[in-house]
Amino acid sequence: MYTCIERKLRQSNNRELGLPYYEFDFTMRRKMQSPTSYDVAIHAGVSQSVVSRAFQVDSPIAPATRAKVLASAKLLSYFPNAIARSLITKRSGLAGLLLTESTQRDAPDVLFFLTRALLRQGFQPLLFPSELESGGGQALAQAMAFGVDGVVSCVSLSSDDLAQAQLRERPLVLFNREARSPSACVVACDHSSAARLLASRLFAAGHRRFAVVRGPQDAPVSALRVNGFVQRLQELGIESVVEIEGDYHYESGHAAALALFTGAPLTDPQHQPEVVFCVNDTMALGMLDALRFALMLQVPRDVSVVGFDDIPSGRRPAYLLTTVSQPFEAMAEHAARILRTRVDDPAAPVQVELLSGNLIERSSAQLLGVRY
Amino acid sequence: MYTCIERKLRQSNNRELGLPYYEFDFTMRRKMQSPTSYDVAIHAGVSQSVVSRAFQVDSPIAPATRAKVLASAKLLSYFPNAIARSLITKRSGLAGLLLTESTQRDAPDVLFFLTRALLRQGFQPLLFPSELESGGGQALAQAMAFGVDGVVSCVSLSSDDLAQAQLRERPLVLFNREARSPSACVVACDHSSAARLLASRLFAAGHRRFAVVRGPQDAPVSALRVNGFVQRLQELGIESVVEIEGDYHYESGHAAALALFTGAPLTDPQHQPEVVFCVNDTMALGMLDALRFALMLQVPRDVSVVGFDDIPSGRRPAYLLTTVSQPFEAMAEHAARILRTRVDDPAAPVQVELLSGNLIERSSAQLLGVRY
DNA sequence: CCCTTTGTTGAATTTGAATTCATCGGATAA
DNA sequence: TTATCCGATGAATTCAAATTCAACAAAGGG
Repeated sequence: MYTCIERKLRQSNNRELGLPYYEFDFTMRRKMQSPTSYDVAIHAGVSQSVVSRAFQVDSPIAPATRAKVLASAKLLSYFPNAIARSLITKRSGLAGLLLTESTQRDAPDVLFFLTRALLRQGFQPLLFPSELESGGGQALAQAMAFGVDGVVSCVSLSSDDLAQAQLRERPLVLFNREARSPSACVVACDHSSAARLLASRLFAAGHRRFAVVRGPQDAPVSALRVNGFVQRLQELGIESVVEIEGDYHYESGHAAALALFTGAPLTDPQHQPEVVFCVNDTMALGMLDALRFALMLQVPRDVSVVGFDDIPSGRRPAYLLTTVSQPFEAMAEHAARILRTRVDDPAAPVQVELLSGNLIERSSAQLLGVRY
Repeated sequence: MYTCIERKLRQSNNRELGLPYYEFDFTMRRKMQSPTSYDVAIHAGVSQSVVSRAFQVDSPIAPATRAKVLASAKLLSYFPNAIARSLITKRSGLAGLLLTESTQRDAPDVLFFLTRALLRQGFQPLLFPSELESGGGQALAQAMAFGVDGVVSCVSLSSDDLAQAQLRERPLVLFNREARSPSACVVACDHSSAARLLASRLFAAGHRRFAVVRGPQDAPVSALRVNGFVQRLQELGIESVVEIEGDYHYESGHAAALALFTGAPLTDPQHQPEVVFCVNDTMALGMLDALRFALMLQVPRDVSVVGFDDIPSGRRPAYLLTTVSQPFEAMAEHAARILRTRVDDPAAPVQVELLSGNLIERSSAQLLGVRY
């Protein structure tokens, strides 16, 4: 019988010569294939186990041996195969990142900060974009098949999805989405509180007639923002707030402006809203442009406009939009840290973190008592 | 001796009971572990090979057997382990995507379209963001260690990086970067031609005094755009073009405006540039805001401004920037398609594709003979 | 000088799925 | 009826690295 190393060498050679593995042959191994730990072992004159140990911390290996192995490895430009490693260690170093089209397009910062944060926690981010908000279930199952160590999801997941995916010890952190399972951690912006604060400050600044441009009826984030805003106003004694449905895009903000300020109420300025709260900045910009360029109104003299998200364009002199910024960077860091904690210790407690948004006053609306 | 299946089962059980693998025991396998093909095999009463075959197309298996296996698999919610699979098939289904911070922040569309295109070609995108343009070498090596089938890089890679990474048959497609190796494919926007066209059209519209706000001296993309622009103007008889260095950010566009239009030349309108070409839109917006709000100039009456990239904010009524759009979507589709082709057939020819940019005339500058 | 302890080393085994190859069964042909 | 062929099946092997465990060496204690 051959030794372990001999056997391996024999196999390697024959594979390349197109011979069956059992045909004995010791021809020099070709350089085309990536070197394996066996190749390094032969070169360094040690066993494969030693090569494996040389690449790990805290493994029983003599410093001199390690140096010798590492030198051989460098010479052969060998690097441990992450796939083979994760097969046996059950750790891939991969983190699944579930995204929707809208996250990617409307809030690219989320992806930027999340990938950076995951990387810092030692995860390589594997992307699972789904075209729709609903396609998260399949993406989650896919991520599991790829052997990710955990998942951060910017996509809503139904309890069905979670059950299907067979998470089995692999932690899930939801980013700005509702938890539909007691085992899922959540990191989110406290949309509702931020919207309440916005309402309070606008009220304090003297405004009394409010309108809201919201997202589609079933969108949870839009609902949180709108409800927070409207409930606070009701507490302050404002009974009715005009609501218009938008689709988060610039054009629908533009259209909402025309809907609000054209027609019957226009004749009676007493019925025009003094403030329009758009549930995202993109619509707020459409609103601003329509008010200024189509309806020839002055902002904030005739109407005030507030948004939510603090997108970069809103910061430019042409807009100077008063808005709420979501602390995406901090949220991303939290999400990655939670994931790391739970990957290392699956028994760690499930965490839910709500981070508060920051009111940003610029010149499209005045907020009482806020200065940044 | 035991059969293969028995042996496997015995191992599974003992692993969970904390016994050494060789202690024979047939206790029911616990539900905590992910099911393997052996579990399905036992459930379906077939061998592991059959389970494997049931999950592949074009494998010799009786339709009835496949149905039986698939039913068992569904029942146990088994899904083939992608890691184990790729260990033996040498195909991971992963595509490495190398990115810089600036790609992610300034052109999020690139990432969006690339991930979508890769996904459509059957690759799961694995992200390797590097903080700096120079960190690509390590990222490439990392990607290789993760066993990606190929790489799309939005980061410049030196020939050293390529040599280090030991690509060995794994194709590389450069996105908007120069090829420093004959084996790398390239998909890029034809910056130079687009800039030449821009120069021609501005000249034809009657402009004669030009200024350029470029990027850092060693930035290749900036150089392509500036050189194309300036060379074309020289061909048309314009000898001198003022150049100012920027850093691609909004603020540096703003600063460039002040530098160009304040001081000596201001007293003599004959020396003020009639057109400013900013090598990216972000600086062009800074330029526009400075001209309008700080210098109180009218655009395009007093000065024309053109940019490059066609970022969304430039499209808004507040800016209406005349610019060049890079066909990122098409570029991404090409890149992914080339990658797929070369992964399937490593002998496929190396491709270099230059896609032309589109001139977009809006109101910040007039271009003769262009209407969109 | 022998026995124990400690620290290294290597052969064998493991991970989960794909693949190879031999075999078995049923069907067709002679 | 027997020989042949074909598709379907399973046992064993493979992928590359980690891990287990036995063996061994050197060092220390009695």
